[in-house]
Amino acid sequence: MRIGQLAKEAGVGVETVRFYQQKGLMAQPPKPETGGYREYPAESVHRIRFIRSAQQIGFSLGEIDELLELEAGNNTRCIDVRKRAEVKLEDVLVKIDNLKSIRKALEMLINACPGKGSVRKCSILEAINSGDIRLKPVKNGE
Amino acid sequence: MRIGQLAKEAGVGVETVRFYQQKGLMAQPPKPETGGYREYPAESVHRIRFIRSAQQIGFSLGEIDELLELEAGNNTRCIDVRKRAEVKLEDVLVKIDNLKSIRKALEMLINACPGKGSVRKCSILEAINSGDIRLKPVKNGE
DNA sequence: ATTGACTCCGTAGTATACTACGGGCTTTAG
DNA sequence: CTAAAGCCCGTAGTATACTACGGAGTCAAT
Repeated sequence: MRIGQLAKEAGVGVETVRFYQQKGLMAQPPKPETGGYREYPAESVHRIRFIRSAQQIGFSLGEIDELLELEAGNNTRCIDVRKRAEVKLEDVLVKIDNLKSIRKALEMLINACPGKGSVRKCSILEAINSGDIRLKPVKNGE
Repeated sequence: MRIGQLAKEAGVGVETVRFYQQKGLMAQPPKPETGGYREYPAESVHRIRFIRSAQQIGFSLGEIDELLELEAGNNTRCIDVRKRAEVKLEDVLVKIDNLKSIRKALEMLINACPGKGSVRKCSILEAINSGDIRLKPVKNGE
């Protein structure tokens, strides 16, 4: 697969793929010695899609890099990987909780709107101030 | 409460508060007619904290504005608010699903790392490629 | 009355994450 | 064979979200 096909399947532009390579989020395959174009493996599609999805749940490219680097290799000790994974997991759990709070608020809002007519009390801010929504801060690991 | 106190309690800088005001995410209280400093209500703290938390789960300031504007007022019809809330709810549900997938992957990773020694197969990318993680794209409403 | 801390406001600079552009090279369809 | 489409690579521009700065005004304590 060449870069154009990869970009198309991953739903991004060619320039974005190159940008992720520059940032070290994915490897650039070598140019064939015979000359010609770089060949990308099918896994690259999943990698890019992971990056996009992770961004949409509030991870920066730097953090996504950290997630993708969570691998125990020859020189990386397993306990270190585990420790870093546990830190990330904490972030994820808080994010899930906060999203659930927002889901709850939206559901309240939707239920308060019967379908016609107008409603007095239905805003997210109100839910916040009444204490129905309690969002926690995420201590973003680095 | 004055802007410095507000910023401190909300955990942001004074400049950030002003920035949010400029962007229309929160109102700037009027200057007292007698002159002096602007007075902020205690609710402003919650509003800012909501903004920060919503950002950390992947909402842009534009989307957060849309969330905060989900109010049925005199001229806004309830059914419209409800419709917009339903669109946002869809986004939130997908985000929750994707976070749960990442949580699962991290838990797998943590369990695969017993505490000492090294492990061969434990990376998020592997989970992605093996099909254990399936992230969905979020169709971000505007 | 003066000093220091805080406020006001506008403008400028920074970091992140793209997005576009230009010029040259490779491939492939006709 | 040639012409369009796609690749390569470097540099420049854009959008978002702050962050810093400068100069003037305000307030509270000494």
